[in-house]
Amino acid sequence: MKRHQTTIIDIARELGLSKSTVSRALTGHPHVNPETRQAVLELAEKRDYQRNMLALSLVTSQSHTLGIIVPEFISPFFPRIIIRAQEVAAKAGYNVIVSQSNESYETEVANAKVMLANRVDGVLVSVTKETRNFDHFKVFQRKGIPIVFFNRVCEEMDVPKVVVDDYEGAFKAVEHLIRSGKGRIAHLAGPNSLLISRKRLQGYLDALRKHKLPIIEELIIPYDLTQEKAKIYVKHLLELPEPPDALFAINDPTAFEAISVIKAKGLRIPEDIAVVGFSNDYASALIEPGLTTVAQPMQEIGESAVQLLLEQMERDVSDWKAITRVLKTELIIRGSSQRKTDE
Amino acid sequence: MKRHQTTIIDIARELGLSKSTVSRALTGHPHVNPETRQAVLELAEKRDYQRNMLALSLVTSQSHTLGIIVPEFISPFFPRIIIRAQEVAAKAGYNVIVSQSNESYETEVANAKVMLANRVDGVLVSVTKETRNFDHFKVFQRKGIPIVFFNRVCEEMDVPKVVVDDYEGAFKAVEHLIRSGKGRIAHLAGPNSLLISRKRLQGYLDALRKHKLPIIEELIIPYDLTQEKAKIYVKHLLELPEPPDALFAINDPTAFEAISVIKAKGLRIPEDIAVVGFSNDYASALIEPGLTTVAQPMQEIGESAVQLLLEQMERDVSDWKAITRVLKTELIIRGSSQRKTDE
DNA sequence: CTGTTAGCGCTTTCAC
DNA sequence: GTGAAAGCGCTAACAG
Repeated sequence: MKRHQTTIIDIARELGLSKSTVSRALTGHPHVNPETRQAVLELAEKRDYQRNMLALSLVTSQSHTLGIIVPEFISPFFPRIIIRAQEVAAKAGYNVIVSQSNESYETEVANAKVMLANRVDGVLVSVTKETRNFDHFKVFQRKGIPIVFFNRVCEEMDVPKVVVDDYEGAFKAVEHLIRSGKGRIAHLAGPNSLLISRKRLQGYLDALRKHKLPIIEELIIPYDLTQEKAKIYVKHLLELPEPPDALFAINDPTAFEAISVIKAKGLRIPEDIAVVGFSNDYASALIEPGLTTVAQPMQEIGESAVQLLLEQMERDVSDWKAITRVLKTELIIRGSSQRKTDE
Repeated sequence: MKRHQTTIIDIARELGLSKSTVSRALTGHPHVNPETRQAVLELAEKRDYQRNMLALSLVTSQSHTLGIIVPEFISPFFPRIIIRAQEVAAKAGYNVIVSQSNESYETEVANAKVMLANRVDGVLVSVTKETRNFDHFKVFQRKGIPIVFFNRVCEEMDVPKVVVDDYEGAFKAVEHLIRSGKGRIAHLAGPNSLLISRKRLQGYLDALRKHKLPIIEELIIPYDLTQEKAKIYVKHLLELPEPPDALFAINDPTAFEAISVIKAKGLRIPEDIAVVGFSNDYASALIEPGLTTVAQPMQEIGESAVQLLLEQMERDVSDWKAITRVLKTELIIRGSSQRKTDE
């Protein structure tokens, strides 16, 4: 239990130097005798010396650590973003500590506290579907720790954000369905608390309006993003007296559930009912039929988010900017919305 | 840039107390006047006080942080394990810092150093496919920091490990193919450096032997786990004068690639060629046909690994145990190996 | 070029 | 019940 790791003091003692000199030699300070430095470096290597970042952080009050808080980890969406974020952060000399809230507000609050307690230099956040109160994030602002939201953002905070054009993405998706000859298009929507849900819903509605299609209330179902509910609602839609001939799902996992329910019912996709998702998850190309979906640039999201965060960190608090970066989506058309022609 | 977070000194000053008393009040020390404690707690709350873990770690030389190093983050396999590991660790009061090596030895070494520098209390490791030298992990042992390997383990280190019965899993999978009437079974194997590759290969070979089937060298291809190579080798197999009638893939992503190549060639699965994977990734139920695969208990892997680590951490270095926990796999039979009967 | 001193925020004896 | 002092490992002036 009580272990001792090599410190600069150990090295100093062994070499008959002061710890300052050792510190200087180790950090590459200019005014150090080359021979002294050499000796220090060699002994450090030999003793597996690793600079204690905790002590360093304490004195510099910079932890060189960024926090990332995401709502979930199951779908490949957030992991993809995190990988890229981590890469960019590492290049800038920052470690990353990741925590997933499991879509729970309580957990999110706890995670935020952990980040605070560990003195992260900045945080990247995508909120849970339950989050309605943002006090736990406002603390960061008050303390002068930059925060950047991505994907699922907090509307009431005036801080940098990275989002995709959800409205346009949804619009394109629905318009594509309409052009494919579909007229009764259902929308399995996300919870109203999330801005992405509302934006995508808006895109859906406007696409219908533009093409003079009626907006049918019973075909629009906001839900809680759980697998079970997805199944139930899709079944419900299919059993309607006048079932939809297309479904625009809030995200790919929802679309996958839908496809499996539809297949189980023996209906043909896309002939009987077309399906479109959102995100272009890994599995959307694997599933049969391939899922037509609105691709999000996950790498770019991760990259932009870290960049905005780093920029913010360099600025003085008084000089913070609340840029919102909106990235483009791309409609990927696959078999779930278009009868196969080739292949 | 220079920000100041509330410290116990701030609170002490404001309340006219000493920092010791504030510390005691905050940490729930018994000998504190209830009123004093009350006052301290209230002010702490009001000032958004968060105990500085870095300072705490420095004095207790315990960071309350566990490190997890995984080779990749793309397939859902490791994320699933990490989620569970994080949950268990959190329950025991530990934070988790995760880093992915991107299958690069260099990155893995760098990540190990970061963990060391951040004074993690213990590490969970699954190595990259490139890792042949384990010095960067042996350092942990020397420093008295417990290390537990999972999935992709280091054979030459005598430390706790969590693995699944790869041999048996592979054996069952191949035997299933044989019983389905397949006789020319190919194996797209993993790199020889990984124990899991060798164990699964062994299971494959022994299943063939048991059923008196010939072992055909040209049907056994170890590869580097990249998508591109998977494609190339599957094509190669299919173009053999005598192509295989079944394929046992080292893991699910490989099987997915195989299925897509096979379909593109217009062959039927499983009639012309059956496919079996390993892990039971998320997408294996989605793909068409469903992928027969050897399910790994990912949750349990994460859970066991953290448990072994925590146990080790409680023990004195002299008392470390090198338990290897072997978890069971389960063969999940789907359409890729068995003609559909129902549905 | 190198040593001395102070201090980052916190816990922990040891006194009173 | 509370305060004073020491120390965790490190860096950063300030002297030499």
